[in-house]
Amino acid sequence: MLDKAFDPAAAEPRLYEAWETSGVFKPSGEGKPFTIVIPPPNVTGSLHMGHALNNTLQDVLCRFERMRGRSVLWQPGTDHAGIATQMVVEREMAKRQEPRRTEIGREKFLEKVWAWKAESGGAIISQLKRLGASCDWSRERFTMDEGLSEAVKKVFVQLYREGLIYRDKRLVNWDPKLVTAISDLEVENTEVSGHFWHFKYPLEGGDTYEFPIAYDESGNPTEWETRDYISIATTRPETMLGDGAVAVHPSDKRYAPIVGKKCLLPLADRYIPIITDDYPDPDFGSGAVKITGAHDFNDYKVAQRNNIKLYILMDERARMLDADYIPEKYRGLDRFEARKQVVADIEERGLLIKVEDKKIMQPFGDRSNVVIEPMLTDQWYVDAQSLAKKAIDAVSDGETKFVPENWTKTYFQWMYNIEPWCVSRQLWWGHQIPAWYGPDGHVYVAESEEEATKEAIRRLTAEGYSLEDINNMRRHEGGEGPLLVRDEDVLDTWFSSALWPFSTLGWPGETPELGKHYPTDVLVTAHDIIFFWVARMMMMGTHFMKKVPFRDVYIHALVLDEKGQKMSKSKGNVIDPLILIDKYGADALRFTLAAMAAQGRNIRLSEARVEGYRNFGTKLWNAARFCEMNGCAFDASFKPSAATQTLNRWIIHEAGLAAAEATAALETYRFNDAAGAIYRFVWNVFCDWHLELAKPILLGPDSAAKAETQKATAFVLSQILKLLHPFMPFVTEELWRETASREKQLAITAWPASGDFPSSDKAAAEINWVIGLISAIRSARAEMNVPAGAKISMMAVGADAQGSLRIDANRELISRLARLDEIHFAASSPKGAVQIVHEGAVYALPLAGVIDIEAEKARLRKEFDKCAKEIETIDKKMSNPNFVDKAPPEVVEENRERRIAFVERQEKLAAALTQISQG
RNA sequence: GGGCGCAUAGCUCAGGGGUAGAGCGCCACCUUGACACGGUGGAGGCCCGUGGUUCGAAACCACGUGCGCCCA
Repeated sequence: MLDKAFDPAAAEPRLYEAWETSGVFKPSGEGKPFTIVIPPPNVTGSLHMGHALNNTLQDVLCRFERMRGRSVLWQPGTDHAGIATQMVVEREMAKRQEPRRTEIGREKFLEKVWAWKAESGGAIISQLKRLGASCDWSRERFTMDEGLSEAVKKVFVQLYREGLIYRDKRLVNWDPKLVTAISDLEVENTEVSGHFWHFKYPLEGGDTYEFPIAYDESGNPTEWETRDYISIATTRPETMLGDGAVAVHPSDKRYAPIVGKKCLLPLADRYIPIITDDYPDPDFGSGAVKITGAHDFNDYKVAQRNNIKLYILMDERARMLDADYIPEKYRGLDRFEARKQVVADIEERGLLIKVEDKKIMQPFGDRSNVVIEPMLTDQWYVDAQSLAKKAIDAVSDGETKFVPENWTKTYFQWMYNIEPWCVSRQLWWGHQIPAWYGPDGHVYVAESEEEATKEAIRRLTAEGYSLEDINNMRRHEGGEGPLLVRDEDVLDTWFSSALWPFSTLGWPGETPELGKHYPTDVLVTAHDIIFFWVARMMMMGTHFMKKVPFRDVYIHALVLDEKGQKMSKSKGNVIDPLILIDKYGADALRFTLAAMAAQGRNIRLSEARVEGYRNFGTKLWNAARFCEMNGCAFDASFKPSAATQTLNRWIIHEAGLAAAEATAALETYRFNDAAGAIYRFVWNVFCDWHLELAKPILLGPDSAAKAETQKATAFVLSQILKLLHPFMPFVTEELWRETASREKQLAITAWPASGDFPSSDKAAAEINWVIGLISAIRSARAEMNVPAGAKISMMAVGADAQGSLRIDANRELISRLARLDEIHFAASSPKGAVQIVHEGAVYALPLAGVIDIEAEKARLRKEFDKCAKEIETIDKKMSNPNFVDKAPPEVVEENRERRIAFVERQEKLAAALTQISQG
């Protein structure tokens, strides 16, 4: 006997282990492969709500396809998260007061990172298991694995040889706290309150010009003042020390007289040219922009276009450099200290015009939370623009499709405007760049030092050096040393995760998995990560595999809090999925996420919703318990097509509709529709009606009917468990094994097929009629305040042949559910009876003396009016000749039929009204 | 400034050219032999505004208003 409720905390670990140890998560069988690679979570990560949604949806798809007989591979793993991991380990070292990373050296530090990974890395993996994720854990990969590292090396070398990777000095986003370059995507632009300082840059040689200060209505200047300076405005005064020019817009007449002249860069005491460029906005600030090419992305472009000199101002920690073009007093100052000093000095020289308070957008490192400094450094770049071509074509040709389709635009927009991808990072944890430098600084890119050395020897020999010369070039470290030194930097984590869809399947080896599972079927991810995952995987996949990495990209919503705000630790509005799992079970959380995962909208998660779906699980559990108590035992030999009982034919018919709806929805990633279809069927059809209607039969004297109903009910319950399994794997698997002795686990049992559910329109019509009648009686009883427990009698008045047959056939069912003690036929309603009009017949509840005649009149009147209103609406439509003419015939016909039904009902109600009024 | 999206029940959200839906909440009744994490019945909506398309618009289009998000 089942317990009173499912106990997720006790059952989930047991069930999960059973799945895993029996290998059901491994691809098996001859079915068509179905493959998803997990978007690898950070090895430092822990499960947040976004992961919970993302992986629930993937798991729903995998479990669904697995049950449909596909050979499913859900490839799991984690990425090494260069910056994050290095930070975590360094923080731990600091907490334990151990020597710093730089003190123990690279090798020792990496040992510590690996040790950390072995001990506490990948917590998220066990959390995914708690969610029920059916990944093939035997294939778990890590981006720093040997195989994946091989893939990284091969890709880097090949791209280099193809000219698609190069070293370049460009502006990058520099994180002065972490002391590394970071990508655009790791920068968060945030609005903060700052200042806008207006400075005077005096013109060379005391030159003056007339600057307009007042205008008439048509915009012509009316007043001028004589100026011996140009006014510039900046939010970052310290960068003025590196100005290379002042730019104005070519159309800006105010500055035309001084274009081409020079102005004094105060403090630095240099003269810089006044140039024209399209970048300055004449309406913004003074219209004149200082150009600091080495510390601002826009200025950099202006400097490039106009050949303006770049002055690097800061070191790797954003302290002012010790450089001859920087006045001594600023050298060594932190950039913010330097700012104060610059402003003070400008003010002292009388060159400060004004200071405005202003909201400014400032770039912050998403890990370090410090202001990012654009810095001119040597880095390795991937020619993303070239790689993007095939990735763009693949989407425009439909080889890869976005679902919902509108994300295609976002993808294109990003891809068309893609910038060179900076892939080097000044970290230790990651794939060290396979590049070596020769004694002359020449770079050799190869998969190993040995190979690079050979290449160096080849090249140097060709240049005329003898082997002895070359040997002497060795870098002497106590007499002996290597010829080449390796690049210190590592690759961006995304460089390795971009290869994930094929590196995890064994590439560059030619494995059977690659042939079978690449391209993968779908990538499931959130839109905020299109650029991270999709774009990069698409570029690498199309380039190296010559095929797209995935056929579909399903973009799901972001999970927000109840108020629609992004969950973040700093806001403190994070809902921890693990806490919800503890409280309500994994099934409830999964079902909630799936039910809310409508395409194209964010999910505002509320706990009440999770609670509601936990209740749904309990409802199902109790339905199964009822089945158990009433001998509804699963019988494999039961043939649904052989069912003769109307009730059974009906529920099988309805189950078929639900199964078809759920299947169609899942095939098109409409998770919420699928969840909704199953929910409604289980609760509102199976539990509310089938089980209630089955009670009279199960407790009745007809043993044949009873036996068939037991089997049919058990059959439908089994089908429900299957349909619900992708959403609620735990409770369904538990019920599966509790309710019968089964050949296989539910997880690998065949998904319901359309042929499993013979349809029966006749049975459906009859039972739906019964349901309608019962509902009408209940409604009338409640409105007339008939005590819920009281049994009353009913007369079917003027029932036609079909009505009589249906009454006779379902006497027991109706009596029980509508709480009637008898049903008989009559030619007319008795006096003072409540009269119910249902599908063309009248059913009278003789309650003379008990009911409030006026209330009953009002009830009938209300219904009558409702009919009248409907009829009026239809008449309005039908009297429009255009409607009859132009609307599709079936719509016209439908309206005609509806009108007839309403009129008939209205007539019956009118008669009932007359009747009760006479009483 | 460019792009994307959203306005439907008290709340959170589905839906979608013809008949307004769910969950939660609310009201009334019910300790009925699966389930109070339950049952039965019910209240509650000019589907943001204005135009347009159409026989017909809450739905499609345009504009407006308000609110999000992304990119500069």
